[in-house]
Amino acid sequence: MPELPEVETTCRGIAPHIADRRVVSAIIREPRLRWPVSPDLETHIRGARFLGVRRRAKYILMDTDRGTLMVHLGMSGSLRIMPAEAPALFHDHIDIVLDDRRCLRYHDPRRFGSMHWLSGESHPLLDHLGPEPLSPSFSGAYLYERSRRRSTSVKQFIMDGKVVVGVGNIYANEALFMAGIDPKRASGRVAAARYEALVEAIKDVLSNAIEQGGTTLRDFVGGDGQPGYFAQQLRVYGRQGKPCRSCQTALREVRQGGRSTVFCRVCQR
DNA sequence: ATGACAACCTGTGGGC
DNA sequence: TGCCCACAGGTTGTCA
Repeated sequence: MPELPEVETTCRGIAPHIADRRVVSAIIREPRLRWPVSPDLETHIRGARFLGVRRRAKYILMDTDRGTLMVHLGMSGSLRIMPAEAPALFHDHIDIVLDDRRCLRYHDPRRFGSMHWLSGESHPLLDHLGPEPLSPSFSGAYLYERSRRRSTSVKQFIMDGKVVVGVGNIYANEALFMAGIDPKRASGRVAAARYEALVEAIKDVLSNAIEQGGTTLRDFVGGDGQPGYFAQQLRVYGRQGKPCRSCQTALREVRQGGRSTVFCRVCQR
């Protein structure tokens, strides 16, 4: 479900509702997520006051006066503000109960997400992450440099979190189309100028998707329960067999690293 | 270091 | 109508 724009949408949705709220309790109904949720979470977070919400890669970092709650939404997770007394539905695994009779509810059918408590500033999962795609340090020159002598395809290269974070399957497909680059091309054989175009496309597509509240494919909802509206603007993702919006050629689909790639063989070289 | 691939899960949609 | 398989927004760990 969530790529970076969806995670950002979630952050913005919950931030105003948890700021200055104190945690009354944590209800862990199902600790078996991507990483087992520590029973100590309740001990640590009870009584903590939320200060603000940050994002690093696709991790949501909710700072408190005692430490930081770190949440990843995996493939199917969502985090919403709910009335605390609202009955928990199937796959509502964790509630962080607040002092205003509401709660932050974590829902995740596939359980690929995670929830950790950070006493300090760091966590092993946050080490070795590449730059943020919307930061100035993410540039064409950077991608060009990192890609030299690498044989992996350009699509898999930009989806590698050690290279740059937050570029998931949907937006990788979209950005490569926008930049006119064949996703199957070896990353080490993409010219510097084309990496400039690719970086511009990545920043554009992510910024626009954030403005639209993310992409709702099945059931994504932001922190306030609203769906995203970017799906209607997708150029290639999910459009295999349909005409290219630029040249009308039927879009092709291939598999790369087990993920679906859709592209135009005329517009992307 | 790099790359290829399996693994972790449940839900859903398409083909038969 | 119903069953089975393939696949779905992500990331980590392992092995060659």
